[in-house]
Amino acid sequence: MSDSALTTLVVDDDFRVASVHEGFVEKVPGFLVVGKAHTAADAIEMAQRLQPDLILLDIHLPDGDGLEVARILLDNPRPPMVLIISAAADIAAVRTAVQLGVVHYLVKPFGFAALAERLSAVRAAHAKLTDWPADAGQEEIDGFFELLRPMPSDPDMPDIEHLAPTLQLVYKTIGSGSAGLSASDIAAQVGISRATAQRYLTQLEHIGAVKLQLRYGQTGRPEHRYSIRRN
Amino acid sequence: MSDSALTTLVVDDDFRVASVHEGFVEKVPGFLVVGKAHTAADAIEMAQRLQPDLILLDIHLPDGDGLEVARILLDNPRPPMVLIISAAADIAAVRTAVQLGVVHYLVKPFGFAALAERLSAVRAAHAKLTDWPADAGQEEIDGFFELLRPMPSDPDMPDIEHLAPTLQLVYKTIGSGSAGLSASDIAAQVGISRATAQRYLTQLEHIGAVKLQLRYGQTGRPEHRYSIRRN
DNA sequence: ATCGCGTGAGCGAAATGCGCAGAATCCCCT
DNA sequence: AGGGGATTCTGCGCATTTCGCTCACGCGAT
Repeated sequence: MSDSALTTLVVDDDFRVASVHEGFVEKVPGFLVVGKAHTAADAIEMAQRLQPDLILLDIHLPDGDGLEVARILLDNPRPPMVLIISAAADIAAVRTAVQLGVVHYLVKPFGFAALAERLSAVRAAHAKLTDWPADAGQEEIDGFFELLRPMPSDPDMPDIEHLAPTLQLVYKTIGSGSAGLSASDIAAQVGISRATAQRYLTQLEHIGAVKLQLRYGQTGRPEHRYSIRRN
Repeated sequence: MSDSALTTLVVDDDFRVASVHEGFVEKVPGFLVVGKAHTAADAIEMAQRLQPDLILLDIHLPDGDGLEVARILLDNPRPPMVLIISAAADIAAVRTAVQLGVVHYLVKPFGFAALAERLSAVRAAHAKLTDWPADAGQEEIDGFFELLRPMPSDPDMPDIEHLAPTLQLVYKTIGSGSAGLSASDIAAQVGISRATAQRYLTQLEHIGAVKLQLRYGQTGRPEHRYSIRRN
């Protein structure tokens, strides 16, 4: 296994975040940060000049899409390894990232431990490639593949895809509103009766998908306000 | 490269969807459907008994999670290849699927062409493993990796040419109407019973060809309205 | 003759809205 | 401090409408 550290370029539009990530990477044995970029243009220029082994690449850059930067950098005879960092955990970005051949995909927020784990896996994968045996077989393939697979995250939201259509609709309507919504609010937006909305809101609250808050301060029974439960 | 067909097990909770997928697979050269399962328990039992090369596996099964089935089946000295079929394109499921080592991940709706493309890639990957060169290098790795990374499905209208005649007729009738149509509407226009129309509409909705909206505002069970799904 | 498949009829269940009783709060008066 | 009235909202029973499923039938293939 190579003794030299893996040179790393950190790319993030936010200076502070880039510094935090630099600090993280520096703490992992076997890695050396050789530069930081804050725009797509700088990222491409510095990657070509510094030829780092690994690039931590934020998707959202002020002058372009991080995935487009990845595409450009990975279209190369000897491309760097790219580890995507993103707040936007949408399927399209993940698909594109995987299709592009990124080694890992980290969704914010993450801590030092999460990054360290993946950097270790990246280092192991890099080492495996460097010392590939001549009689490689299925085990080597599997071992390599395993190192590069993204890690599963905790399922935040309940899986409501296969629940009743009206329940899905009510849930999505709550999600589209920032403030807590009442049964009457939901009913008006969805186009169903207040009683039906109430029925489903109670159900969602019982399964823990939404949280309930009461509106006090007026005469009459307090209004139930519902909002998406975020963990 | 082996001349024998890749034996395939189709797993889907919906009998009709399973039949549709069986029809698709049978039309791709080099594949042979050896069984269909509709529950997690059946899938595991049939996979162990039939030892198929490939399993088309729906995530949502009545008695368990398809990904858990994949986990069980892939934890095996000589596992089958697993191709996930899912309506729930959430990142957690994708991550888990990739981590488990599935060969492809198809998100509904997809048509025959999309499945055929991936089955061809699966066959190519299988062939590449069978004839792995002794002096394999980065190119071989990349080539293999590319074949097995989940690809985004084409957002095309599902290919219904290979479906049952009445199903095609129902689908085309929906397409000819701009507004959502109910089962009764479809039945009247096609000249079939409401129950039959309902049967095929449910099937089309399950395979992702049409989308369902409910008509609210009146007492009684809301009317299901179907329209062509356009992306 | 038998079997399998597609279809229609009919029935029980699901899902909605209506309307009302009662719950829950606030405020005022004693 | 406590009771009662007013107000507002929730929860639920019931009627209505539609869906989903089972069973029977017809037809074509064997």
